[in-house]
Amino acid sequence: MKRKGPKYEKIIDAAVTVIAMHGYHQSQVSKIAKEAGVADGTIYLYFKNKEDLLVSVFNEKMGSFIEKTENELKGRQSAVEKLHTLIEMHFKQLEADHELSIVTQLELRQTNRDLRVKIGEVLKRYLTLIDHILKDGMESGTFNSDMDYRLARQMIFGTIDETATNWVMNDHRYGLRRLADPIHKMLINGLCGHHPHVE
Amino acid sequence: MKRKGPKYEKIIDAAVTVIAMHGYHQSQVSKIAKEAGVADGTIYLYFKNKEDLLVSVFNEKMGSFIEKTENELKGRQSAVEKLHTLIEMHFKQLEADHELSIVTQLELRQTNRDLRVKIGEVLKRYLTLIDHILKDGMESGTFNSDMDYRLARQMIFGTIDETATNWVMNDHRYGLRRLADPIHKMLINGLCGHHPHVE
Amino acid sequence: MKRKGPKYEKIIDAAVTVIAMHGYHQSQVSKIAKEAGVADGTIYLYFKNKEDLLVSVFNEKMGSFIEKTENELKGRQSAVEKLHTLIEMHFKQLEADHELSIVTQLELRQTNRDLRVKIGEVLKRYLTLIDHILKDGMESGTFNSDMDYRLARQMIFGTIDETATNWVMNDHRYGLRRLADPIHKMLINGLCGHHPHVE
Amino acid sequence: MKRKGPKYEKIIDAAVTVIAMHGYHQSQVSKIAKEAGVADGTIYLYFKNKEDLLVSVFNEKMGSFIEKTENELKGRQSAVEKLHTLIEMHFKQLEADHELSIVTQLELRQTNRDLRVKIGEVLKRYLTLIDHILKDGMESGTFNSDMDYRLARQMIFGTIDETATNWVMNDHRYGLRRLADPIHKMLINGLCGHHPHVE
DNA sequence: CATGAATGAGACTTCATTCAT
DNA sequence: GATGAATGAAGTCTCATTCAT
Repeated sequence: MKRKGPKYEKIIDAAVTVIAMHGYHQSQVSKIAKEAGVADGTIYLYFKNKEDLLVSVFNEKMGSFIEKTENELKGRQSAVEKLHTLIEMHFKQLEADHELSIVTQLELRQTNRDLRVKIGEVLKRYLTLIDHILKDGMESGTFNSDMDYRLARQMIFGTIDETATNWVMNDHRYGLRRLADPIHKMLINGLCGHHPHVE
Repeated sequence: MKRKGPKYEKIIDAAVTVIAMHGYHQSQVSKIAKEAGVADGTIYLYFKNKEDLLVSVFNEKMGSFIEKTENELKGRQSAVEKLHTLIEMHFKQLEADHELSIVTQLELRQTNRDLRVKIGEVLKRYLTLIDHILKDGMESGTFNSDMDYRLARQMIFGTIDETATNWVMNDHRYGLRRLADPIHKMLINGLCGHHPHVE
Repeated sequence: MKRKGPKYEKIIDAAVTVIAMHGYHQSQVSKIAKEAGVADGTIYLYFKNKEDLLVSVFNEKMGSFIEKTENELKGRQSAVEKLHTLIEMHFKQLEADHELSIVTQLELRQTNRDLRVKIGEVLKRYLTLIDHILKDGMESGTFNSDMDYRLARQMIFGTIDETATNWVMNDHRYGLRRLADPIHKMLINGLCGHHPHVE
Repeated sequence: MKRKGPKYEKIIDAAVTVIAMHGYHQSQVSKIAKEAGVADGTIYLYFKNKEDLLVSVFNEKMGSFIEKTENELKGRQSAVEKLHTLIEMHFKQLEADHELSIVTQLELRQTNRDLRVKIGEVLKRYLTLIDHILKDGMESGTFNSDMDYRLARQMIFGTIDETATNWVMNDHRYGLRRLADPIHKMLINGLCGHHPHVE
């Protein structure tokens, strides 16, 4: 089972393209192989089976996604800034790859329990990133210290994810990145907003 | 195509039970028929096809869900109170029917694009409910009036939905309803919270 | 899983015909279904899977094979007569169904270990039949009483089976049944033969 | 197509080992190549294709098998003695190589018609050996001269083969060679046995 | 109204063989 | 001579839907 090489990447990218174009349930291995310019059997030199390919797609793409976000976060000082960076990176990266956004927001969710569990494990790394920002902000006194950080994480992720999904379902008709500011402001100030912290 | 009668209800309930127990992809028409105590063919006297049955499940259950929420909202005055009621009703109703919560939060999401669009249409009624609360609060000055109400709605729904999904994925191990208060507070005040509006 | 009905028999017989005609490895389910005049899926209403079908073929055919032999043996007194009847019934029944003889002597042997084990279990009933004849003959003093009955059984079955296989591999070119007499004589008297017992 | 050289032998032996260990249907060319310590493609420098390799395995092993038997037979005078030697050599050689016994008695039989025909051709040399012993014995008057030598050969080979197969299927749990005597006696004297010829 | 036996399209995966290096 | 990455054909089984009873 080779896990590197130019064909490995080609197949991963072909999977994203095919899933985005035809939908999860219409993404046969043969279609992906054709798109990648390899024979059907070649897929199985690089991946154990179809599920392994799909998990790898999520792993590779989400891995780089998280890494870039982590790097960008290093340059930020305050928790408020960090949260802003996280949201902006999230939206920016999705906006930079429409195909990928369709795959992660819509198509890869229609999978069976097993696959979703494996995807969930990859996601944990991202949620931990959010947790760190939250604990940081709560310890420094910027964020309300009597919050349950898990609920706060669910609010942040739920909001970002729902916003991204809506954007994809509206066929990317508007800019996603420019929603980072207002979303950030709402998360910080809440619905009743308008107080000095971020203005 | 009969849309009423005791068997209609039996089939809808059987579908919820089977999907909750075996998962979406293991919920064959024949299994649902068996659970409902009818013949396979009988399903097709009440539903056009399997997709129609699944949409109907969501319709019937979500319809009652929304209705009860609407009724409860009538008794509330302020937007802040209304939001609290909405969250509480949401959590309370999910908590009252674990099977249904599995179906709506996990299983019914693994569907193809078409079905999800139809489910989305049913959901619109619920989202409109949120929109009304928001516009209400923004007009009365309680909520920040320069928010984009659509983003606010995405924050509210995204947060509630993510919280509910986490609760289901953690096997209903803790109380969901008691999260209504802290969630409500966070949505109102944001992460930096702690200011006079709701205390 | 229905195990009776006219289609059940049709499928079993179609399997014999197809395997005899095209060989074990060229006997696809679709080919058998076509020969039986049913849809591919119908096979799976009557059999768990392809292996189950093949085992059932052997079971059904061998079951009737053994039963007929058992019935015929009842009318015989001496062990020598019984052995003659067993051989004659064996050859007679194979000769009566050339297709079946190809299937049991040649094609059904090219199966994997699992299937062969299951076939072996069915065969045991037949081998037990031989054992009874042997013990009978040994107790009555007709057969050499210091033989190992298991070796004797292997000689009898090995000889009959090898003779039948040769006959099939020679395209049924000669009569099989008329070999029962000389085979019987050889088994009784051995190669050095020519002594009073059976003449 | 090289048919000699150290790799040729290595591949033959690797095939025996792999087939004995994993079974015929799990003996892929790549597995045999790995066991032999050569590349997949190298197999095709020494053998035309997989079938050719399998036939060669049988050829090489059976060739030496027959040769040794022939040599041993030279020292025997009477047909009775010769038959005893043949049986003893057969059992002795199988007992000396358990792997080979699994391959020839069980695994190599699960092959398609074509391959079995080719294996049959190799076997003919062995069957001819038996025929010679039989004709010898019949001409000299030791064996019953009105037997059909072909049937006698089928009895001898069928008995030996069935005995060997049973021994392998019972996981070589008992000694095979020590069955040569009783088997020989039974073949000579038959089931009714006990007369002066071999005692 | 209700039944349930029958249909048949469609896809993942394996593995013998090749050929550029 | 030797390698091993790449090829691509081919078959079992599931399950939504129908329709004769």
